[in-house]
Amino acid sequence: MVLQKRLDYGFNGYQVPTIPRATRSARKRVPFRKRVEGNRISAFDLLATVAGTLLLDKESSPASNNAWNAEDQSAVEKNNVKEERQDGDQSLKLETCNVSELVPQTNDPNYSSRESPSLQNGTQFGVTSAITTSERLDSQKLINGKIKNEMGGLACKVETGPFVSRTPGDCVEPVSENKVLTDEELDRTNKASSGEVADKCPLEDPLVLDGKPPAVVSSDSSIKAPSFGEHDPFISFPIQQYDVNVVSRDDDEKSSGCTHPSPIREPFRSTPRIGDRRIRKILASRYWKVALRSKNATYSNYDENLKSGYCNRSTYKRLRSGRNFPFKKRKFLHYTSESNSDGGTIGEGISDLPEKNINGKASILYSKMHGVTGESSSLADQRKSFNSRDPHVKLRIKSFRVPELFIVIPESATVGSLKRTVKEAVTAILGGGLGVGVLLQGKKVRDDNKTLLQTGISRDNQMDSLGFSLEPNPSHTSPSLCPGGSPLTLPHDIPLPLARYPANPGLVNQVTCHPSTEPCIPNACDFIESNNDCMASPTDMFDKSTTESKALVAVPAMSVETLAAVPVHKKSKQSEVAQRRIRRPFSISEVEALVQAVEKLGTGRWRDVKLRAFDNAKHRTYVDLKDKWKTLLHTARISPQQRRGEPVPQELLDRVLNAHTYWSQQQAKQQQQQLPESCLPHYNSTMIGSGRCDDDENILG
DNA sequence: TTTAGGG
DNA sequence: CCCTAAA
Repeated sequence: MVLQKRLDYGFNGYQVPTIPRATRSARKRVPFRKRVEGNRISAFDLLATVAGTLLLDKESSPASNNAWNAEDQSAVEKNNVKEERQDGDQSLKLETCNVSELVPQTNDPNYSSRESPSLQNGTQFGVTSAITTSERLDSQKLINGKIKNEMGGLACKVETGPFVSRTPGDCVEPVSENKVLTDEELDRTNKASSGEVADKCPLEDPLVLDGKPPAVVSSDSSIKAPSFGEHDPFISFPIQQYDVNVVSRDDDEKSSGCTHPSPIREPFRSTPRIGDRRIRKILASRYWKVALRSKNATYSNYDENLKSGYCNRSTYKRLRSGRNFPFKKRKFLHYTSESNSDGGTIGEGISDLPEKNINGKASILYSKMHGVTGESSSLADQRKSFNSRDPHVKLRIKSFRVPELFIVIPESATVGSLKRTVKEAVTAILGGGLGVGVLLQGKKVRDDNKTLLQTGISRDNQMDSLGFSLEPNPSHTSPSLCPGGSPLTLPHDIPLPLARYPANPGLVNQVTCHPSTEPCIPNACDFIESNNDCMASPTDMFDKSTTESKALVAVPAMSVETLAAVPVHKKSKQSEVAQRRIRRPFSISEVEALVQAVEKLGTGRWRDVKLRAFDNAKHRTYVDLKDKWKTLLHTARISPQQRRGEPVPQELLDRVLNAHTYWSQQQAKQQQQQLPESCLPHYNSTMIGSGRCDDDENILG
């Protein structure tokens, strides 16, 4: 036959590519520049800014650097998980995810907001996560910064983001992380944060103590960021530090916690410089915050740790290649639930259907858009006050909601796996792309090219009616990470839950990096490298304009980052997704079964072979069987010295050759028979038979 | 969808 | 194991 070709894929060609084919090109990043001037920012810019904000790590907070190390920090910072029993599995319904606040803002050094100091905080995110277990903590509520454990149990672990309360007063109030708080503790801690912190920190607005997210962002270079040498790198704050939305069913009314952001005394001119910004892919996947950092802040430890520890290609590749997370076009494969004969390291997977959940693997099902049917008017809270001379539009988005998630996870699963599961669920939702819609007075603003000025968004009286919605990226036909392609498919025109915004397919993949191994920092580093390599222009642009750089602020900055990602995203939609299946070498018994089936059915009837011998092996397609036969044949034909991998018994190989020879002859004869068919209607042979029609005749038996 | 075959 | 042309 045509097996002259070297079938090397059966031997050394099976290595899972370090970089999946589909994502190779996607890892490139296109440098670009984008200027945003005052009201000239177009609607597109605005969209991009919002989307990018979601994408980016909440690094605006120095404290968020600690989040970097919070390995198991769930990407779902604020969510609500409802648990239900299901045959030993826990069904967790994650109904909402709120990302507290996005505060795209301008860099107008002259701007000084009196009404909403938070706007001066740069991007600020007070997000946290609350997972309620219906069984034990049916209604643990976080109200006004306090946790009310109505069931009195402590099973629910409320983990807050590793935030550090930062105020202009150089106040850092770390709290041990992952603390299970009793009511007493909560009260105590709350007092501490409300009182002690207040004492230490000359807060101008006491509201910040009222369970509001700590004002983490300060561009003041004089403010020392918590260094690892001084503080526990895993600094986190108790939940009551945040104005956590009540995670009850009425998430529609969730009052964003950031209504009263902490005050800021910091003028804008000391805004972080873009050059110092690090867009961390990984963080983009895990934390949806904006990375804003003060160059002068003491991040040395952080940076060094980051760079020396993770920022090198080899490390990145090693870790990355080490992941054998199986992906398939536009859907997760649930191969994890099946026997993994090669011992591949599929640590986790998302299967499309709960019933396919086996072996303790979690499966996630995006069930529905919970309570997010409108155009989410609540998404935006606009600034009303604008300096008439300020050409910038300042927006504050209180929160985005993630729709309901349905999670099935074995009760034996660890909390860490639950976190990862939730994280991946959220990740999956937006894996296919996040779109942001702009709503003005309830109407969608579809013209992306209109300026805010033209659309009236910049007008004060319009700010109230401005809204944002998360929705499927129009350029995406389907989310890339949707299990089975459907459960996570997001209906169009339905405000989408927030999740990370995949900058490229590579991210999608990397996001799921096995949490049990190492932090996904290498991913971020990869991004950083890319940033250095390809995105130097924005950086340089700002770094080399010395004076101007200080005048440049959030909006332009975010636009830069956002837009950097957008083209990549669009570009990658073509090549993204397709992930290689995990390699599963055939076992001897499988080979035996295959040989036997082919002996009986002949070659060329792979579907029948599949049904006959591998009907229960879901991961073996008829194409796989055909391929295996091909390699078996090749193996049989080469010398034993040339063979690699697990040796196949010679006996089987001989049978392969025999069967192949036999069926080749059959095929030839049949063809021969067809030609003179009409001429030789009486052709009869005891030898020939009708091989292809007589399934049960084991000719080679 | 299956088959066949190149990659 | 992937991808695809053909059937």
